[in-house]
Order: sequence, then C-alpha cells, then structure tokens
Amino acid sequence: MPRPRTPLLDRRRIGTAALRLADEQGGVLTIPALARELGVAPSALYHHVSGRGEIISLMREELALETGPDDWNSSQPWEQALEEWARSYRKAFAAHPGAVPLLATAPLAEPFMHAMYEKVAELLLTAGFTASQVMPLINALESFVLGSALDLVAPPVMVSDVTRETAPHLTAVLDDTPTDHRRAELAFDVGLGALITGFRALLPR
Amino acid sequence: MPRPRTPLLDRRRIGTAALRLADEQGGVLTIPALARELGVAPSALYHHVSGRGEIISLMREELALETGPDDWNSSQPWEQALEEWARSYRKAFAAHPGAVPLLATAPLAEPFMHAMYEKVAELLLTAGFTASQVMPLINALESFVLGSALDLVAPPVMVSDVTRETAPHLTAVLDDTPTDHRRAELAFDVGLGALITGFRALLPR
DNA sequence: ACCTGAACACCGTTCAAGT
DNA sequence: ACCTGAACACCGTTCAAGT
Repeated sequence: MPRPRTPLLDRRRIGTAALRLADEQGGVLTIPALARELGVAPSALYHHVSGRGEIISLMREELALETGPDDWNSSQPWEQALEEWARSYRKAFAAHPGAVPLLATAPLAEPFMHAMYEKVAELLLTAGFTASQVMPLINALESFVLGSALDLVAPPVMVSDVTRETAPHLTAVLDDTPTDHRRAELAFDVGLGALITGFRALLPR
Repeated sequence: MPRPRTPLLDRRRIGTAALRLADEQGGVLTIPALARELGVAPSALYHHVSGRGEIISLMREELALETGPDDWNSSQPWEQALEEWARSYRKAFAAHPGAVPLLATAPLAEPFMHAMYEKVAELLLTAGFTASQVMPLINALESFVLGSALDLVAPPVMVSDVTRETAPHLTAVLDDTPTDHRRAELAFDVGLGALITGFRALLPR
C-alpha cells in the first residue's frame, strides 16, 4: 500500500462518485461508502478535501458542470432565454433525484454561479429591468427552481377515506392530478410560466 | 431513576425542544443534545418516537401548528387570500431560520397539510380555476415558499475583485441589492407578486 | 505528495432492568 | 407505561508511518 505512481484520487473524481452514490442511496452519503466506491481508504479522502461539507460542495460543482452556463442560449427574447435557463437548471437536479435533498439546500457553487448570474443579469438588464430589480428576480426564480427540485422527491399526497370526507375540494382536485412524475413536471411548468408572465408585467410598456 | 409519576416527555415537548435546539445550533440536531435539553437520557426518546426521522417530522408538525390553517383569511379576493397564505407559510420558517435546512426539504406534515390544502383548493376552485389546474398551482406556490425559506439562510453572493472584472453586469446589479435580510424579503415579495399575476392570467376573462 | 491502518470521540439505536 | 445505563455498530476525522 505505497503511494501510487499516479494519484488514485482528485477532487473531480470524488465529486462525481459522491453524486452518483448519494443519488443511488437516496440522499445518504457516508465517507466509508464513498471511499469503498473509489477503491481507497476513508482517510485518503482527507488529502483532497477538508471534510464532508466540502464533498457536498464538490457535488454541487459537478452538478453545475453538467448544467454549464453554455447550456442555454441568451441571444433570444428574454422570456425564452430565462425559461431555458430555469429548465436547464432544474434538469441538472432531475438527473440525480436521489441526491436532491443534499444539493438543493444551497445554491450552486461559486465560480459557476458567477458565470450564470452574470449572463442572466445581462439578459435582464438588456430586457429593460432596472439594476435594483434584477437580483430579486434572479433570487426568486432560483428559489422556485430549488423548491421545485425538492418537489421531485416529495412524498405524494395521499387520499385516505378520512380525506374524502373532511376534505372534499382537495379530493376532487387530487382526482384530476397525476400521481407519477408528471405531477412535479406540471407544477414546474405552471409556476415557471406564471413567474415569467409576472416578471413581464413589471416592465414599462 | 424510577419512572416518574407524571411523564417527563411527550411528542409535543420533543418537537418544540428539537425545533428550538436545531434553530440555535444552525441545523445541527443530535439526539444526545436534544435529550440533555429535555433533561432525560437519550434512550428515553425512543419511547415516544421511532427515531431521528420522526423527530424531524415532529418539528414540521410544530411549525405547522405555529402557522395553522386559521392564520390566514380565505374569505377575501383570492389573490389576497393566496398571498396571505404564502406569507404565513413562509413566516413560520422565518421564525426558525437556523432550522430551515432541516425543515424545508419536505412539505409540512400530514394532518395540517390536508387542512391547509383543502382550504386553498376550495379558494382556487371558487376563483374559477379548473380542478386539473389547482394542484399544480398549489405545488408551484409551495415550491416557491420552500425555496424562499432556504434562501433565508443562503450565503450572500460575494463581489470580489475578479467578479468586478469578469462579471460587470452582475457587479452593477449587486451594487443595487441589499446585503442584509432584506435581500431575501425582496426576492420573496417580487416572486410572490409575479406568481399571483401569472396565475390570474390563466383565468378565463 | 498521496495512501494506509490504527485510533478517538461521538452518534443513533437497542435492550434488560427498575418502578 | 416510562425512564435509566450499559452496550453495539457505525461514522467523521486525525495522525504516524510508509513510499
């Protein structure tokens, strides 16, 4: 067990493996399991990261790499560009649903965030929003995307017999609501559309 | 150390203490610390709850009790009623910012959720939305509220010197954005207003 | 610089024993 | 029924030792 000629580990590989593992295990991520996955001793990880928290940061970096600021096209009407951004953002989470509870509790990590924000900020300023409007708009949309990511793994609302009696409107509504993955899709589509409509209403006409 | 004549513990007290403790400790909740807070041995907790997961459920129940379905008035124009609901929902989270990462990763717990949903479902049906529209609308708004709750404890975006050079639009925008708690408030206000405007646009006119 | 293996403090949970 | 104290498996992290 000497030092290998070529390193077994690097931060990128740790992030990738952690993301895959957490997804498979439904949000449970332990250092021993991660080390096993990577074929090293648990202590080896500490030569590359400062601890568990940083591993989760690496997972967000990995996620951001998969989205990438190039994943959406900002040279089109701002409504469509913004929608494309939000969809690509959420798509990254949807690719690792099991890991979402670990990832969606904070915005994506530093360098990527800046690249993303810069692009969106320019988009919205060009669209005619004021400087003081832009960041709230971005934050609001991001909150919606993170919340919607969590919604991907939310337990379905159950219609028991008591529900049927005590909550007739809810029951009627649930009867017209899909129970599979289309439930969260639908909610995201509706919310995203509404947000953009609402944003447009803020613009001088 | 016999059995006390009157029980030291019940689920309600456990939930309350856990919520307070997690808030103080910034999302860190351990069984030993909780037991110490309650003046009992850690093992005593297992006579009232099945484990750590259920304790977190109790915290959500406690939060829901603080909001309560009576905290907002549904007999007013649906826009205002819906806004009041969303605000009271988020206010509950804002009262325990430190605990948010533990709480916002799932919707509030069972019985309260149903009472809340029933009331909102009736509100939206009466407003003229179709049965198949209502649940997506509720889910979208809830995702936004949960995401906004997480935004309460999001790390602030830092404007370094490199940002200033590589991200001029972002820099300009951040210069016009508050850095204190009003940042998240503003984002919530803007997003909530936009969502409701967008919802209204879905109604037949 | 990079990995191993032993070691430590600590956590979540179980269970027999006590009233 | 409700609590204690001991016990167990397991986790995150540190560190000396090896190349």
